[in-house]
Amino acid sequence: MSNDSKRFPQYDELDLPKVADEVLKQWEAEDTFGQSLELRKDAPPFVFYEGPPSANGLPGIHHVMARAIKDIFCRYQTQKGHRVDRKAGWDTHGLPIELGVEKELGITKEDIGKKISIEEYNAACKKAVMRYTDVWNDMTRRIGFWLDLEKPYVTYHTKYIESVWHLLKKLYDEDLLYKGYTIQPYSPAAGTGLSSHELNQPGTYKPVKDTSAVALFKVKPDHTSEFLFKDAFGDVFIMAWTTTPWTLPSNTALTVGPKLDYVRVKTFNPYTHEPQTVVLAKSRLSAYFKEESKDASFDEYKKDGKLIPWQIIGEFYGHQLEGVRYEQLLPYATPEGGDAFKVIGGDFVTTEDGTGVVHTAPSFGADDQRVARQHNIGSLTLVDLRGRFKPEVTDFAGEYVKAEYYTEEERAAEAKKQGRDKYLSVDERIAIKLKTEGRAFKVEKYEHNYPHCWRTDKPVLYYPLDSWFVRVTAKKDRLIALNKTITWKPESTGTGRFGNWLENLQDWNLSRSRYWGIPLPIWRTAGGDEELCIGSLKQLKEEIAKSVKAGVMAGDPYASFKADDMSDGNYDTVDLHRPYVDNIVLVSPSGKPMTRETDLIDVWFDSGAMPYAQWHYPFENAQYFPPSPQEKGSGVEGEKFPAAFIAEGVDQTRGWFYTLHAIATLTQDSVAYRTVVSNGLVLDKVGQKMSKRLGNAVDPFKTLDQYGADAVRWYMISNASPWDNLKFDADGITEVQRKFFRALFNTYNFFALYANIDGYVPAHTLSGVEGVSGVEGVSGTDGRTESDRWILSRLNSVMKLADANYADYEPTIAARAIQDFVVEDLSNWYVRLNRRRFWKGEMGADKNAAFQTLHRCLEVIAMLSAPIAPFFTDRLYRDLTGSSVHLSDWPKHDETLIDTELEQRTALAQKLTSLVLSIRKKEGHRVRQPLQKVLVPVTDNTMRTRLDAIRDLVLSEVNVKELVILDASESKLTKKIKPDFKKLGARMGKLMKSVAAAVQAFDQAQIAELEAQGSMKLSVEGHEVELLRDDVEISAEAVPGLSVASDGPYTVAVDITLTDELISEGIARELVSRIQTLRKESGFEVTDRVQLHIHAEGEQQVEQAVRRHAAYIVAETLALTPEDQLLVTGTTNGDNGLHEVELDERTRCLLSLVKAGN
RNA sequence: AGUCCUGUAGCUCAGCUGGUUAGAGCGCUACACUGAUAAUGUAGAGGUCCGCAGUUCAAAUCUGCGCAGGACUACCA
Repeated sequence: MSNDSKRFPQYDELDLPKVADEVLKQWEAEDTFGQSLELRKDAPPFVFYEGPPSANGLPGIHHVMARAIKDIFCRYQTQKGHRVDRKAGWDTHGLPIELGVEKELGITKEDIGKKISIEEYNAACKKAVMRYTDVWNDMTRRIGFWLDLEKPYVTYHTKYIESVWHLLKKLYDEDLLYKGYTIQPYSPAAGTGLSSHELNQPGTYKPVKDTSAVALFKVKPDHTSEFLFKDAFGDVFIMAWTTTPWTLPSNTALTVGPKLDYVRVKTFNPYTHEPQTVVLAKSRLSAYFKEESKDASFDEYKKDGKLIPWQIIGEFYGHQLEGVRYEQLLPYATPEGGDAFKVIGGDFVTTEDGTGVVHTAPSFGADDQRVARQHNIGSLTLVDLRGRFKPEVTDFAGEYVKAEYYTEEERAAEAKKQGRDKYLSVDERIAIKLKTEGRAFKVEKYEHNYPHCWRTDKPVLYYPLDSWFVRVTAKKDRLIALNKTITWKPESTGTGRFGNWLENLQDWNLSRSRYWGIPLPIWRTAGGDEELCIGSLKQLKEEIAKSVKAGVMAGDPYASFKADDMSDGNYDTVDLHRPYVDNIVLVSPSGKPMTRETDLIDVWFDSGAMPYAQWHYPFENAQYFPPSPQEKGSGVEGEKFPAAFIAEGVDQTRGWFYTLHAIATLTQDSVAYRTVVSNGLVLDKVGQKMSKRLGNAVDPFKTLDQYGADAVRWYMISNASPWDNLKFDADGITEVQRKFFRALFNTYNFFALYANIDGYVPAHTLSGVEGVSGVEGVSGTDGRTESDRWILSRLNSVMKLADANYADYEPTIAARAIQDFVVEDLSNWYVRLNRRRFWKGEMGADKNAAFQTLHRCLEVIAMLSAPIAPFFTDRLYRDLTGSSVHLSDWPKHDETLIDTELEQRTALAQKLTSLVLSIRKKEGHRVRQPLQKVLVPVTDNTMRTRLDAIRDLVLSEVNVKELVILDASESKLTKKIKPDFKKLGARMGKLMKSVAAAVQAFDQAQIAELEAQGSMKLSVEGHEVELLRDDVEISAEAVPGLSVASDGPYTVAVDITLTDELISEGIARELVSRIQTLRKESGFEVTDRVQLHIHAEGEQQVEQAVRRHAAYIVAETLALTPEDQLLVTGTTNGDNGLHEVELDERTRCLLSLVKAGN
């Protein structure tokens, strides 16, 4: 409830969700966001990029976190005087959208083009992808994230795609885009390649039992392999293990670890019992040979496969095997494109399992392909796209390589064909074949995890598929060098996870065989010898025109599009998605038709291209970018490039963070962002990842409804650094609400209450007054007390610290400093100590200084907290100053107002106060009972000076009459001595332990001597060492005869003797307290005057107290009763409003209290 | 499997370049306070600083090896 008649609105209760709601409406009504941009329109830009979310899914609580972090720094930079444009964006392409649409329409990929046309399918995608934009926009608004939602960039817009095409062509022209093939996970049953995303679906990896075989590859004797044949026993074989025997016909190489140790072993074949010599890694011996039959007699071998004798007859390094040739194991076909059947070296070879020799089939393994390419080894692909052996593999032609690809019935039919009861897989039959031919060493079932297609539930094959690649490896050095100029928060993500990723860079596989995405703008002739990459719509139209002219195409499907017309209307006439582009056939210079490569590009390229594509660069807005190539990367900034700051989840490290970096490096030779904050995950309260499945996901809207955006944001930011995982616990939000916001709210309400009563008018200007804003004529430091100067000093310290930490992307440190200041310094200390100044007496210099000081503190706190808690602080700031905090200039701290000495001595006052209060507690004297004397022993002059300064403060706070400083030399004191380990340790080194013991054993006389002389010689372990006064801390320990408390170096003693006079005063205070409570309970206003009478009921002490302190009681309680009429003895003479109150356990009296009619 | 992060009181977190009583808030218990009061103060209980080893006069802090949780990348003969 606000009261409009008052200058400063007062509120009954703190309702953060309501405040947020009202402020949001106000922002929308006033377009505060727009104003904040307008205000800074000529200011230097602070460039921020919004990572596009996919509106295909609903936002979760982690998005609140992510968006809050982005908002904080954008707001901070705006307050600091920058123009911060914030364009929203939507990631609209990609597999999750396709899958969602398929689920919705009840179709599968196979149905596309059959049951449903590609046009219809794409239209459905376009619709589906923006389904939740309203929900997203609503959340974005409600958490207070200021973002231009009106003109977002959308990755499916024609302009966006055109910019992407431009980038692709740029890469193409610089030979950074090429066609090759990679081994990719492929589902023969579904007939499609699988993304790693699909492979990482839960339940994809399943334990399966496969037939594994150790095959024997027969070494060919030549000069390279000569050393293997020395004293050979039978033929010489290299042992290699495989869990996929069906790949053995496609074997073209064997890979060994160049640095590993290998041995040659003389033994018998366990199946044919023929003599043989085998080669394997030394550390794998135990897996295949029994220790007990080592060096057993070869003559006595029983040919039963048990206890086969064996003997090591040679040892050598892997690199010695490189180049050794062997006979093809299963000679069904001849490899193409390179050498084959040779031993090569590869770093990836381990000796954890297998034989230390890797059977290498370049068509069916990513490692295999890579190592084969390095050594120019050809490949064999003897399996077709449906997962069946090709005809060349005569024994198994047409058979599925995995038994799982057959249905039950088919398997039974196959078994019949094989003439067996049970179907034997090709793996099993290849193993049998190897056994009979003497080419197997060990065949067994092996259980391991193998990926399955999430859709068909059948095992995946790794299969060579055509792909387009970005040759990022060509720019690896620049990628690494530029990364070193980026500020990563936290740093370890940049150097570690991201840095290592760059060090092990692979070319970027851009191809996706899908429907809903940006088409690759490359057209090729059937033979692939002529090729064209399109970089703009204009160029495309020109090529179409040529094609039409050559009679290849009938007409221009984009005829309505006018090149060079940049209007949205013009661009809306064109759709560059499939299938439209697929229908375009261009003509090559030699006159052959060229069709588009059917691939789409990786959606990561879409989002990585956003710095340019969001502005339709370079077709429009080229002025936003660094002006010339010479200036690129030379520190010259464009208006919109690169970003000063981006932030997303740490899971984007190899996603968006990488694609931005890669594209900027390759096309601009520049970083895309100067600072990146990678925020952690939001987990549930027990540290589990949130998921719908576990039902522990937190609904962001409910959370915002319940607590308000400010509390949620403050909780998230103050609780843990953005990059640490956050264990989200709603109790934590309640705590933030109670502590920080309520303290701030109460402090403001307190200020408003008295400021309104006294008609306080802040002399406020919008131009950002430094220091204290004051009333006309009462300027500057007039009337400022020690505690005013103290809180202003603390305030300026916090301003300095908060500014430095916001600037350094450390919002958590800033938030905690602000919160501590508000809760501890401002609310619990300053306001509590200075309450009287606000409500006692008329407006004067002292009172004005108090108002000024508190007003300034509140106003600055609103500004400092505004980036994190934008709603509540805006309300607070408007209440204080009449304008929006988001249009304010960041307050600059004033170094001259920071007085560390003052801060330290106030800390001392707080410490001493706490000690005295603890003595009161121990002795059972409540604070209202005045005590006579407190004694504080002092050991140095600094402390003495400080004590003098804070004397009054401490005395009034603990309600004691006098403070006595005890000199160190006073004999009553016993002292304690403690070595300063840091100082002494450095000098004493190994002697430290003994020196410390010696010092701690000092008696009072020795301590006194050290204090008097300033130094002392000690003899320790036969060494003479010098001990200086500064090497130790001396503190007073106890004052005999008084009640004492101490903490660290501080000690206080309190004289607890109660005199008659002290007791009287205590009672007077109790009375005042009771009367004040009564005033309040009676519903009187703070300023109401009263008629007061006290019936002591014969209590002598009470009567005496009232007589002695009548003036005090009258003044404190705003009573109009003449002092001598205050005490009413004996009877109750018909007074109305009589209240009995208890002063302590034994004493009670009656009070009558009536509002005075004035 | 690799890379990175985290591990301090029942809970959430501080503890800077190593320095001797390891802190705060919440929660719990007791007492007090009461013109800010769904606030506040004081006191108490509560710790193998994840474990082991090392460096050092001195390790929560530095090094190594593990363990647990998490993220990402890869998936293997």
